[in-house]
Amino acid sequence: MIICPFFMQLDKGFTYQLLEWYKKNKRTLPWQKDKNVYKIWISEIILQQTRVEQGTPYYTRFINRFPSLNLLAKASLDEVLKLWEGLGYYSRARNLHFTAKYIFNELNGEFPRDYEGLLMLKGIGPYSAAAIAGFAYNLPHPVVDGNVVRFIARLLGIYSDKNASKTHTEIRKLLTPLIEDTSPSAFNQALMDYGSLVCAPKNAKCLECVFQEECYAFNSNKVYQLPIKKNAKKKNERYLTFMIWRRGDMFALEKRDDKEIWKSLYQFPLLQTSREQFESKKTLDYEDVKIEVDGPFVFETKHILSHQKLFIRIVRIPQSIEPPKNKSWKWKSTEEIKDLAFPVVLKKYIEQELKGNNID
DNA sequence: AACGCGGGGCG
DNA sequence: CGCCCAGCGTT
Repeated sequence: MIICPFFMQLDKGFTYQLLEWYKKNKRTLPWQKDKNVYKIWISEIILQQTRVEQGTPYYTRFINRFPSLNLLAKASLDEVLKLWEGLGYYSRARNLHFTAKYIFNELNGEFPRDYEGLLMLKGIGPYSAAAIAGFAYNLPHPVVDGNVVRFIARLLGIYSDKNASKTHTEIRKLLTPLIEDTSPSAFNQALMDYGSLVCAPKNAKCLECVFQEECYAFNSNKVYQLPIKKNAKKKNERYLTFMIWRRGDMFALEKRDDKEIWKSLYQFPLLQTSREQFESKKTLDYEDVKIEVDGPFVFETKHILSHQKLFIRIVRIPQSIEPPKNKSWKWKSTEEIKDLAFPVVLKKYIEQELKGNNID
């Protein structure tokens, strides 16, 4: 790790100023109200790569439906995913459900009591293990998330790739002596809040920053050059046509089960094509059926993921054409559909169409 | 170590 | 439009 001139020493002075700031600027979030390890776990998983504002309503609904590990362990995966619908990174929901069952069945319903034990659970990595150990048990493990990396990288002038695990390890080493000397939960919370509220990605509040005098980035006018990020890969473009087969109240649906986006969510039978085929708009060549498209498409949109650009089209299939035999779709009623989780782009379509009751 | 995985909100 | 967000599992 390359650390440029030390404007700042991470010492007791740093901890003192950070905690003084925190006393005055503390915000209380729903999962901080009690030291319940189950609730803290749920909140930490929901907040992985997710803004507090986006995650909070999901947390409230989730705890309302599953107030205890016991209840979550007994739920179906489909119900857990339905609660997760729209939040993204659905493997978090699958791992959450898996780990709830694991703790319930194999650990007598008791969470591991230390950092190493937490780290072994599926869905819990170095960040979450440190956060849970700190907030639930007051154990001294520094959290290193995106906010902390940005804050510390700017403060000290760290030029390592902000996403590299090595960078996270080094920052964790720098912070460990400090957290061992104070209240772990306050220290961790203060660290993240400072990175999130003051040392923000854009519009950093340098003028109110209590570390301004010692900050490497501020003093060398490099606040928005740090932290360093490796160039992102170009997004792949994909062309997806979803097909609506309807028989009365029933729709043909399939469950995504490959290692792919939206794994375990539901969708209408999907045809993926080249751009050329997508743009020709004539014949859909889908498994053992060929469909001549005449009229306009029901729905067309572009859907941007962090790593793919999806061109999406939804088309109604005439009654005279049967769904393909060699695919694992099933008929589902509108009642059943209400309890299933869909990718946001399909969820929006379904809500719009079922509300107007004008599917077909 | 590199890569894939969602969706929303911001400038 | 590009960037970032209370990261993690897999390869």
